[in-house]
Amino acid sequence: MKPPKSSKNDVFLRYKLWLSAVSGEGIVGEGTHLLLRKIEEKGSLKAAAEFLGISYRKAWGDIKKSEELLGYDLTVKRRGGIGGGQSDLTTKAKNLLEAYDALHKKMDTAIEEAYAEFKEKTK
Amino acid sequence: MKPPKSSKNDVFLRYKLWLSAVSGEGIVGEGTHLLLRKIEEKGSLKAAAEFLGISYRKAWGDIKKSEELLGYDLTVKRRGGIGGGQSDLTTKAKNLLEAYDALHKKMDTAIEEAYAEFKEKTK
DNA sequence: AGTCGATATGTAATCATTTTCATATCGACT
DNA sequence: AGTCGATATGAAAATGATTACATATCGACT
Repeated sequence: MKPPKSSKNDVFLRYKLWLSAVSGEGIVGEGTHLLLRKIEEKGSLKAAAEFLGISYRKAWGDIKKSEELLGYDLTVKRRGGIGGGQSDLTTKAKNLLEAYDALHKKMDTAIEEAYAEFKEKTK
Repeated sequence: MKPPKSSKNDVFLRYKLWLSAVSGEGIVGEGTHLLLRKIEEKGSLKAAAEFLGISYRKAWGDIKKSEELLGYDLTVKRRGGIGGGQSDLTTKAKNLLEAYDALHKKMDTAIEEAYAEFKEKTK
């Protein structure tokens, strides 16, 4: 195989965390998490999607899928009226985000703790 | 029919762990991990790919990509000869798997610890 | 020297995901 | 009543990932 590209080969650990149904189909992951945070900040799904650089269509579909998976609404949607409409987070969504963040922090700690050991073993 | 202890809306946490280069997407994840384990067991990439239900082409490409990312070989490949050829793990690959497993165990524990709390917060 | 079966690798075809496009609805405000 | 901008949603187009196919190489063993 090719010779190593020196420092380019410095790898690190990454992980993904998401909610999944028994069916195996997961959806509420990092993407949705970010999306929800942006909706919270901007008050609009459209603005959130734009900010994150994904299509409105996908953002909308992701939220819908997540809500179907969870069985409860994540956003309060309003159309028409001032500004054309808006989306806000439900209390449940806020709780979900809070729990998600806490878990992420735990995972980060676990990763950090294991990282040195990992590099030692694989160097 | 049985009383569903878990409704269709009962979700649970899942995670993925992988190695990534600074450049971008990583490759040595669960799939490659399983693939390497199977190569170790079967002594052949072809047999491993078949067992896992993925194409030989993809399996081969995954290993190659991983090796390029890491900068060292994961398998010792031989073609021709008895049986047509074989693939075996390098010592570094074995170390990598061992480290990966250990880390996975840590992550599992972290998840487990956080799960009850998570469900409480999101119920 | 020829067979066999696995590795090696390019390319076309297929399948999955995401974006684009298109069109409808809603409601506060002119 | 008509405008505006965001939500709602289907369908086509584009992108990306994976498989299928095709062909070459290698080397122990007949």
